[in-house]
Amino acid sequence: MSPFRPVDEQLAILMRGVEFGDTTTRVNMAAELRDRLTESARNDRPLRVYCGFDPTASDLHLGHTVPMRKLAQFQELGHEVIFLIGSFTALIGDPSDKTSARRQQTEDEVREHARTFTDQAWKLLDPDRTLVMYNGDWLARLSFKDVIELATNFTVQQFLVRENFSVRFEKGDPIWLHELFYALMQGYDAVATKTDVQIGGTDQLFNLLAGRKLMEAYGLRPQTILTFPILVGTDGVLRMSKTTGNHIGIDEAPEVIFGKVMSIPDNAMRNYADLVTRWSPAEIAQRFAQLEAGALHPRDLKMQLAAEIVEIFQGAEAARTAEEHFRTVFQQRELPPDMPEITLLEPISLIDILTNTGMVGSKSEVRRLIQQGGIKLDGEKVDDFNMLISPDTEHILQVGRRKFLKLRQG
RNA sequence: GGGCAGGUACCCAAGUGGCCAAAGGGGGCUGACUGUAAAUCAGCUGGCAACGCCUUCGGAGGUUCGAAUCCUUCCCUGCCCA
Repeated sequence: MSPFRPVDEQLAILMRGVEFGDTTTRVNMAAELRDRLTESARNDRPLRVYCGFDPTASDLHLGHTVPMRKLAQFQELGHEVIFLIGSFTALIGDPSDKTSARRQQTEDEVREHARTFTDQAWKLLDPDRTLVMYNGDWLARLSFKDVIELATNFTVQQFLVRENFSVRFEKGDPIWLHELFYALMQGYDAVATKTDVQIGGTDQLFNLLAGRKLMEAYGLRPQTILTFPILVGTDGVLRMSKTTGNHIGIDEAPEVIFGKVMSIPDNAMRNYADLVTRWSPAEIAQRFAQLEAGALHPRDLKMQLAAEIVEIFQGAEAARTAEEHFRTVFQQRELPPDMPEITLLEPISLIDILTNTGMVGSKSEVRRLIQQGGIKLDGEKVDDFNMLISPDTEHILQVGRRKFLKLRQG
């Protein structure tokens, strides 16, 4: 008796959310996956599935969680999951999602990032059933001769037709030779891990296909690939990434995650609902139908989204307090239940408090904020740039709408 | 290696001797409004002991009363040629 659930059931779960540029690829990949699942069940052998993550930033964000949750599904179905840290690929940087070259990282940075990556990964993956690998383990050992052999499988034209490269080519922007190696490296990962299935965003299609090609060249059965839509960042347009500054980290404070989700444009809600919630396709369809019909307020749907996302990563209690915080501070414009505080021992100027605590970047900026009515002391707009604050009683200082500081008497 | 075009603030991009802390756009911030930190509209967006002063236009020198703008040299990018 196979330990696996029926193939059709697995296939339905695993293919959910998969998106390719064309339907033929989808049909082919679904057929391949079915074959592999069938063999897996017959031979009682779990599939080997992997997804690579380049530790280019120190924290995992919602964008990373899209393929990770697919990995988790494979895991729940009894398959073997590899969480691949791109310790070596991160040194170069993936040009796939970039319209310009990426800054290269130092090995130290990469090592540090890799550590926090794995720590955070266990919010979604079962650590006991996950293999963590580092592609530096095999990529760093390749000789120049090996690299050349890998390169003989590709032509320059194949790279130049890729949109991100062709755009740069047209514009006369530099395309560095080493950037072209990225696809070879990721492709070689598939060879080294002898993987059955590789997961990635739709922007990874080229790299994933490179893996198939190289596996064939090395006499291996080419991996089946599954690609998923890209999650946009808080700006609602660009792919989520820490570099762009539009990311929502899964380890950020619940109120921060909640607030960031509330700040996405209305038209990005569907993207988030599809990719990061646990809602079923039917549920999602229903909610958006209600939205369309005017029965559900966009703000309320967004709040449901925000609560759901906080809950996934930090639990129901955190979701509840985050929502409470949002209602109080942003909807009712009242003070948050808790805020950072400092103790005053002697009279000190407002400017010094704001700049010393880092709430405002410079004194000029404080001046501007005051001119624009953006600073309040105990609810009153401040208009005196040279105001002194005495530690006579407790004060509440507010910068803009979202930054608060409690000043206690010493 | 040779010729040509370039390197401007967080990003893109104007400016080619004083009116330049440097147009315009993006982003960011603040305010108004609202349906939320959406959308829309308006203002702000180098620093400071602040009607003035200091730092900034790839780096270093130089010319000039005065340079992002001119000269020298170095570094970097693209195109064409070899």
